[in-house]
Amino acid sequence: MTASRVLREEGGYSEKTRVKVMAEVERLGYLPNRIATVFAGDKSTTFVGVSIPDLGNEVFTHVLEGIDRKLVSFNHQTVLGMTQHELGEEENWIETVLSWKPAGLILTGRAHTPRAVQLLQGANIPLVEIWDLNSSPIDMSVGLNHFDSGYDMGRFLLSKGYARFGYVGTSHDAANAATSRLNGYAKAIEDGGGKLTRQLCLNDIPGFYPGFYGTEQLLSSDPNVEVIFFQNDNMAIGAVHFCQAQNIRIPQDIGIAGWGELPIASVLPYRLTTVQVNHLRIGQLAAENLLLKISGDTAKAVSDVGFRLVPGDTV
Amino acid sequence: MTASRVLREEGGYSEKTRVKVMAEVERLGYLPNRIATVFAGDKSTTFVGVSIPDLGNEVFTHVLEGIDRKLVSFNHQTVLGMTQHELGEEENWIETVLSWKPAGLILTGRAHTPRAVQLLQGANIPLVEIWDLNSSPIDMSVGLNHFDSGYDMGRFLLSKGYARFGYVGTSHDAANAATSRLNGYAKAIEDGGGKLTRQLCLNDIPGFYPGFYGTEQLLSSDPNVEVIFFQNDNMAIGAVHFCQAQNIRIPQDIGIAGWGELPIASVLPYRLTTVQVNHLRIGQLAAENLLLKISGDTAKAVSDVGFRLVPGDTV
DNA sequence: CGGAGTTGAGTTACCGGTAACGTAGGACTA
DNA sequence: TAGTCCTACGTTACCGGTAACTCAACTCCG
Repeated sequence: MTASRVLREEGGYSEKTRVKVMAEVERLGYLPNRIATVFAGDKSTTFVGVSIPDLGNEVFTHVLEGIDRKLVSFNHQTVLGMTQHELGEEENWIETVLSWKPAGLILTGRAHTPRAVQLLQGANIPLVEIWDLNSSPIDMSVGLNHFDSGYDMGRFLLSKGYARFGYVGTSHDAANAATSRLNGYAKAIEDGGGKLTRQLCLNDIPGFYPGFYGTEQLLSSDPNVEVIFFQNDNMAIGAVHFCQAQNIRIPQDIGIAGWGELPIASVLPYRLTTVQVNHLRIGQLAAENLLLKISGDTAKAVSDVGFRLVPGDTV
Repeated sequence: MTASRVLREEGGYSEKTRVKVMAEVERLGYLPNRIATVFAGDKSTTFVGVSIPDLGNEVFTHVLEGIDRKLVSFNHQTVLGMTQHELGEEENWIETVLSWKPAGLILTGRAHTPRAVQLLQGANIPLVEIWDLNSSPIDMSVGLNHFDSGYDMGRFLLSKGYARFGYVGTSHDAANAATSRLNGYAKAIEDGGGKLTRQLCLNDIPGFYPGFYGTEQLLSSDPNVEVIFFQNDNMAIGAVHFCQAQNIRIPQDIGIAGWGELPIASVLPYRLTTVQVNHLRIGQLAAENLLLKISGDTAKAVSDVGFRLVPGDTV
C-alpha cells in the first residue's frame, strides 16, 4: 500500500520510505500493471478508439495524424479501427473496443447501426463523430457540411457557364460524406438548370489511378461532358494526367474540379479547382473536445471547421 | 461460473441452461469485461502495439494498412504509436503500451534505446522489427536491405554515365533506413569513381513540396549536379514539377530517381526511375509472423521482402 | 443391484492494484 | 499531564472473471 502511494505520488509517506520504495522498483525492474488499476477502480484505460473507413484514402490519414498527435500529448493512445466503409464492421469493432474500456471514441461518419448506437449510449463514454457534421450527434460532432461543399462547387461551376456535368468517385453507401457532396452537387446543378449527365462510382480507393481510368470510362460513355467533379484532389490529378496523355486541354476541352486540397496540389504549375479543408484541424479539434470531456469538462457539441472553395485554373 | 462457461462455449452445461443464460445476457445487455479476463489470467489483451515514425510519410501508411488488415482478420487491434523519428519517444511509448499488456509489438526501425531493448526483452512478448532488415533482431525482423537498395541505385546511375551525384531527403538520425539508403548510394558512387557533390536533408516530411523546394535548394547550391536520388517517389515527383516549371529537361539536363514506387507513379506519362518495394506486403508479413508467435507457433526470424530497381525514363 | 464413470452445476480462491479504514507514536495544546 | 490531532504506515476488502476443485444425480455395466 505504501509502495502504491509512493508510485502515485499521493503523499502520506516519508522521504526515507520513498527512497526505499524507488530502490526496490529499480532493483526489480517493476512495471505497474495498469490493467489491475483499471479493473480495481472500474476506470477506463488511456485508449481512445478511432475508426476511419480506410488508410488508403489520404484525407483520413491526415485526420488520423491530427488526432494521434493531440492524444499522445495528453498521454492517451489511439486504437485504430478500419471499418472499410461497412457499418457492420464498425459495429463489430465498437463492441470489441468497448469491452477494453477505452477512455473515449472517435468515429468517422454519422451513420451507425442501431445496435452500435445502443452500445455507444450504454457505454456512456465521451464520443466524437467526425467528418460529416452531425447537427444532432450522439455526443459530439466535428467536421463540415459536405452537402454544402458539393452544392457550392456545383453553383460555382454553373457560374462558369458549364451545362453538362460529370462526377467521378469511388463506391460508397448512401450514408457517407462523399455521397453528401455528390448530392449537394447534383442539387445545385438541378437548381441551376444544368444537367448531371454522368456519375461514376468506382469500386476502388479514391487515388490517382482510379481518377485516371475513371475519367477514361466517363468520357467514353459520354464524350460531351464539360466538367467533372472528383471525390478528391488525387482523383482529379489522375484525371489531369489522363487528359494530358490524350491531348485533351484543360480547361478549354474539359473542366476538372477536386476536393480536399491534398499535398500534390502544392507542386502543380496550375491551381487546381478544389475545396480546401483542414483535415489535420478536424483531427486535432476532435481529440481536443474528446479530451475535455474525458477530463470532466464540457465541450462544444457541434464544431464546424468549414471549407473554402478554391476557384483555380482547371475550370 | 455456469454463465462464464456458456459465454466461452466451454461445454459442461445443458441446452436448457444455455438458453436461460443467453436470455439473461440479452435482458441485461451484458457485455463481458475483457479487462477482468486479462487480469485474472495474467493474459494479454488482443492489442498489438505498432510504432511508425509518422503518418505524413505515405510509405508508412501503406505498411500500417497491411498490418491492420491482417490483425483485424485475426481479432486483434492496432494501438498506434507515432514516434516522430525520436528513439526517446519510442521508449516512452513502449513503456506505456507494455503496461497495458499487448499481445505483441511491431516496431519500425532497428534502432532502440538500451532501456527500450531491456523493456522489450523483459516483456517477453512477440516482437517484429520492420522496415530496415535486422539480421540479428530482438525477436523477428521483416523488411529489406535499404543500404543495398541505395547501393544498387548508385551503381545503376553510374552505369548510365553520370559522374556528379546529388541526394535530397528529409532530416533523420544516423540510425534510420533512409540514411542507410543514402550510405549505400554514397558507397556505390565512391566505389565507381563518381562524386556525391551535394546531399540535402530537409527538416520536413518526405512529400511533394519538400521535393520541389529541395531540388531548388540543391540546384542553386550546385548547378552542375547531373542526377538526384530522392528519399521517395513523392519527393521525386516534386522535383519533376520543379524542373518542368524551370524548363529543365528530364533526363537531358538532369536525372531524377525516386524510391518506393508510390501511387502517383501510376498516372505519369513517363516511367519514373525508382526502386519498387511492396509496402503492404511488409505490413502483412510482419503481422502474419507476429500472429504465428502469438498463437504459439514458430515464425521465421528474418524475412527479406526484397526490392526491384525500375530503370524508368527519368535518367 | 452395487460400484464406477459421467455430466451438469456450484464453491473457493486468486489475479494486483487501491479505497476505506485502523492504529501507533510523536507533537501540540489546555 | 491528559486529551487531541496529525503523520506515516498497515490491514482488509473489493473489482469480475475463471482455474481448480467439490458434489449431487444420473448412467452404465458386469
